Amino acid sequence: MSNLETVFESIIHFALKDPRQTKLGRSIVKNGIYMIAELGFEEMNFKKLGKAIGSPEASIYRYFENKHKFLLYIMAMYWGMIDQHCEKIIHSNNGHEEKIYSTLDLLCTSPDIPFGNVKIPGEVIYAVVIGESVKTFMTKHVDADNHHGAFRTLKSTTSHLAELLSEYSPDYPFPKALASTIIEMSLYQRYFSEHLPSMTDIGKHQSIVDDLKLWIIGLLRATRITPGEDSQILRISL
Amino acid sequence: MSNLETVFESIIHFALKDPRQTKLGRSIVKNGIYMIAELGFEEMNFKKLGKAIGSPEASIYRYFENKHKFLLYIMAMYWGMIDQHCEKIIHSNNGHEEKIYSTLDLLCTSPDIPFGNVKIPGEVIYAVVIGESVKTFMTKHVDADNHHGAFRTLKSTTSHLAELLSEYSPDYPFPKALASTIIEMSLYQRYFSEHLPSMTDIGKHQSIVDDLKLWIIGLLRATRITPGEDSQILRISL
DNA sequence: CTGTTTTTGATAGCAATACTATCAAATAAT
DNA sequence: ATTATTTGATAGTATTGCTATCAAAAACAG
Repeated sequence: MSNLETVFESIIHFALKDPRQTKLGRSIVKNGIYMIAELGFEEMNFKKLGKAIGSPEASIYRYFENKHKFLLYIMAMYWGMIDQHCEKIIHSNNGHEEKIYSTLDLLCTSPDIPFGNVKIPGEVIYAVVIGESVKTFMTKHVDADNHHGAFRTLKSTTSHLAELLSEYSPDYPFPKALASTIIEMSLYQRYFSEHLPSMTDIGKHQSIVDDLKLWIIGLLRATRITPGEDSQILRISL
Repeated sequence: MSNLETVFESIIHFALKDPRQTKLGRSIVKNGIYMIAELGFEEMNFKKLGKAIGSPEASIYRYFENKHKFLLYIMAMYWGMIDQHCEKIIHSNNGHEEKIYSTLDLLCTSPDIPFGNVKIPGEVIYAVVIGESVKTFMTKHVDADNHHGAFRTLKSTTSHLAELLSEYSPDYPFPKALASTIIEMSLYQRYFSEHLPSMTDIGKHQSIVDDLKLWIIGLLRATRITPGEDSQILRISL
């Protein structure tokens, strides 16, 4: 059983029936992602999606209980893919610094996602992740969704990055916080550079991706606490 | 004219008529904030709010065009207050390091907000900010809202912090990105510590606020680029 | 304190959204 | 060829987000 299958198995229960197995299912997922990328999650709905793929709304409800579960499915799939790449990097023979840099590369440029016999382009799914990822967990039912495993792949990716950061700086007390910050902020800074440019400098020195990586690598310095500075920081802050 | 008035004047156009001037208006804003804190933005609506304050839905629509503008109003008010405190800190006679620390304090613990003759407790508005702030700008109409000044106070706060960071480390190339990261992530890490605890270490060593401040102060190290390390980073990343 | 303007309450209604139900036609599995 | 499963077509319901109307209440002005 390939790793790819493992990813899809772990997300299958967010759907009512496996969309990868049928033409309609694949069409729903692929076109749904395109539609969210184009209209945004709020303005997308199953009626419009049905019209776009030439099927009635009701047929889509046979695959996904509701819009929110559809988003959970897509995001869990995305982070599952990223997490799988992450594991490949971790189990490689490179040094841990190089592993970190490869992971940052992965977080700044999305791979394509193979979905049954169709392919979802990295740029399209990445656009959806940038704009909608936060909407999966900033809800009143986050705890219930979490309990059902909705964020397992996102949390796993965070843990993997946190472990790499711990190897890099074993004494740093906030590896998970820095990992989640890097993951979330690599999305946010891109969003800011497009929509609220005064909130970032990313993309103003060189290309967005290059600036982003340089900025994140700078953040790694936060993990390097020298004894003298540390005591000064502690004195002032606490 | 006090600074407080300036804040409210700058947000008044997100309402149809000034809610501070009437009993009903104040009741809408105060109870609306409480209701969002309790139910979340998605589950709150003007019908429920009307019931809670004993007024018909239609009366609320006389103050706010819709739910989203109501949220914009609240958030612009919050960041306006924070920004005003920020300016006070900047114009104080302290050194720039102390100014930064005061600002971080401000970002980790919300002040109460005086609203006409009622007061909105810091913890209540802060709970709303943590869970809903991102929903003001992660929308398809972000550019239109931005154009109408919806994020002026948030952007101003970011700029103020970025300026302090620039004073602290004049050569650091990403002061705005770090400022927006500190602002957004001080909210996120709190959210994570409550709902997705495996994504953070904040609150696991000491109190949430102490951990948060210590963690943010560690991030400031990202601004300190020594020539040797810098060249190594540049070589690897680009 | 009287007449006028503004604000509120009460109710009704409408278009869109998020689903659910039903049943026949098409497709796939045995 | 028969049976089971999937899809299409259509209809319908409850809720949401918002608008319209008009009389009662409150605020205000002379």
